[in-house]
Amino acid sequence: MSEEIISPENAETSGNFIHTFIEEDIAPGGRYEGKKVHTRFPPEPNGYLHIGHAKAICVDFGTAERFNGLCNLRMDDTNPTKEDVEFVDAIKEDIQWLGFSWDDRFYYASDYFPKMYELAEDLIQRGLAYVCELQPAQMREYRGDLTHPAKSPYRDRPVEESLDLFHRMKAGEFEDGRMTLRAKIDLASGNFNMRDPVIYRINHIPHHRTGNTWCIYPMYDFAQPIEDAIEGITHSLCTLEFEAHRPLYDWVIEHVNLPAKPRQIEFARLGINNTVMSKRKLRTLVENNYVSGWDDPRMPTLCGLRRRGYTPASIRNFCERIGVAKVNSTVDYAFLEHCLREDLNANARRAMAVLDPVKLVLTNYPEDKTETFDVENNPEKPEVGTRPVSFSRELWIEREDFMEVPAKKYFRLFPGNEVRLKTAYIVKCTGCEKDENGNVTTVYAEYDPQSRGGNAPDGRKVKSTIHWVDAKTAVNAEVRLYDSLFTVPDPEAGDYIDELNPDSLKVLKNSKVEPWLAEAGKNESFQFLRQGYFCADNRDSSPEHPVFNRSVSLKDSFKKK
RNA sequence: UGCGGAAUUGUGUAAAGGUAGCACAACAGACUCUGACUCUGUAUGUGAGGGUUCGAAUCCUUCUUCCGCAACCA
Repeated sequence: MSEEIISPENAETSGNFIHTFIEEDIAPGGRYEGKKVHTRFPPEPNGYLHIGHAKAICVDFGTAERFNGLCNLRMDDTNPTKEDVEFVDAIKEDIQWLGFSWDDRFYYASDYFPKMYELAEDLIQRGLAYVCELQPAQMREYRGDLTHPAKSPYRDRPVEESLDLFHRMKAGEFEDGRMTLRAKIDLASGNFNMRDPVIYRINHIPHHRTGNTWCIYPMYDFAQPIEDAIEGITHSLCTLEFEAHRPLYDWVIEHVNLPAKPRQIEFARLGINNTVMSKRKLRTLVENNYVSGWDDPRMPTLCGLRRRGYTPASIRNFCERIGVAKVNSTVDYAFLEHCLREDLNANARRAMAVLDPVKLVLTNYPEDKTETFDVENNPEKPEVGTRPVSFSRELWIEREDFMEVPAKKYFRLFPGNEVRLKTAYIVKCTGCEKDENGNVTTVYAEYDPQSRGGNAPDGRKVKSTIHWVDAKTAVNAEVRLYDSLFTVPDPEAGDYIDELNPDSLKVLKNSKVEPWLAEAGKNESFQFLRQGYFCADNRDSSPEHPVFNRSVSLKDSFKKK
């Protein structure tokens, strides 16, 4: 598939408000005049990346790329409760798969723990932070509300006392939750984040990297600006829900002794209809076996989309084209599918595969004869050549390509009608055979030997071309058809579990495919003629019985009529 | 009710006082050895009211609606 990098020159969107801000910042007289733009993508390693993260990745790495700057990858591992190395590796793999590179700029927030501790001490010494002994429930009680300021009884604790307690917190003298370190800011602020926020908490849990070295951990609001400043980040791009945290971000930048002054800019996170994007909800789906795993092809995770047949280029293109703004919005799933179709249509190899097979017998074709046709691999791309496909008296065709009594406007196979077998011959239907239940078991036709290659010498036109697989050489395959996981446009609105689509997966175990498809590479996508795009799935298939996941179906204008 | 954001066709996104454009979706037609693709065309939009201006999506003003925030999560 195409791995072409989408550069600003060939991107459809001209720019966004973030670009405008940055342009101002680096312009003469701007805040970062003459500085290289430096961004970062800071995932918490507590789960798998999904399409929503892909947008953030494209914004972070893409913005840096646009300004010829740099983008760091940083694991924001400040809360050991939920984090694990498993996720670190998966995250790196997914970002690489998308085609972004952080070179040697891979960091862990946990590497800055000593520095952060030092900076916290310094804050205490300058009377800007204090140790608080309010218990969580009390803290809530004392926080005040919309119109009443918070109360904080430990706020005026002497510096030496706070320092001593903070040291003892670090030394492990206190159990979890016993005390916290709080920044002394403004108890009456309308912004709750400024009402003396907790910046360090006690947590006696081994950290996936630092082990038991620490039992106190910095909070996001304290850690993030420090991490950014240490790494020389100029623009800290994050999602809208952190907008109310920006004053605190700036407070830390202002009051902590740091080597740089990054600027936080927020943008809207991605929403897609008929999908849930919350990590917690995705986790529930996995843990309760509603799906086969994080990489279930129905999942919006990057590993799921990959198994589904999504290409990196299609996802990047999607992220590029949905734009970046400050309005919360919900993009149509159809647009994601469109981006995939666009890429696959241009680049995927074509193959003939019969999903729901019925036998077609050419009564006037010699029983022992086999011939070979060279079939184009991609009509949009002649340079990828052709492949040999065998043809003989008995073929598999799609059950839906025959109707004993044709519907109106149906122009495939029915008694008396002619169709073209892709690249091979024009055949005329003569009848069919049915079992006791009335199901068609065999379709009969006569081929026109004069039409070899698919065109009749008399120039007569046939209205339809159907695909086929030689019964002599066909390989049996399993084909999985996926539909939306949810039945409603906005599963986030209700109890999303109640909205699961029971028909989101349909398995066809009897499909017939061209034999070479048995060796298809993992995650390679093909277009099965008139059936849609399919991705070879090696995860649970063998060459004798390959498995294909449908990436996305073709638009079918016949069905609409 | 406090603070902070945001409102452009069904959806997403452009237009830094000067033709409201693009993409997806929808519909109609043409083409076709994939009823796909491609191509052509159609319909639908500046949340509301006032103001400034020759001219307003854009500036001012009042209102309305929506989103986020009161974790020792990020």
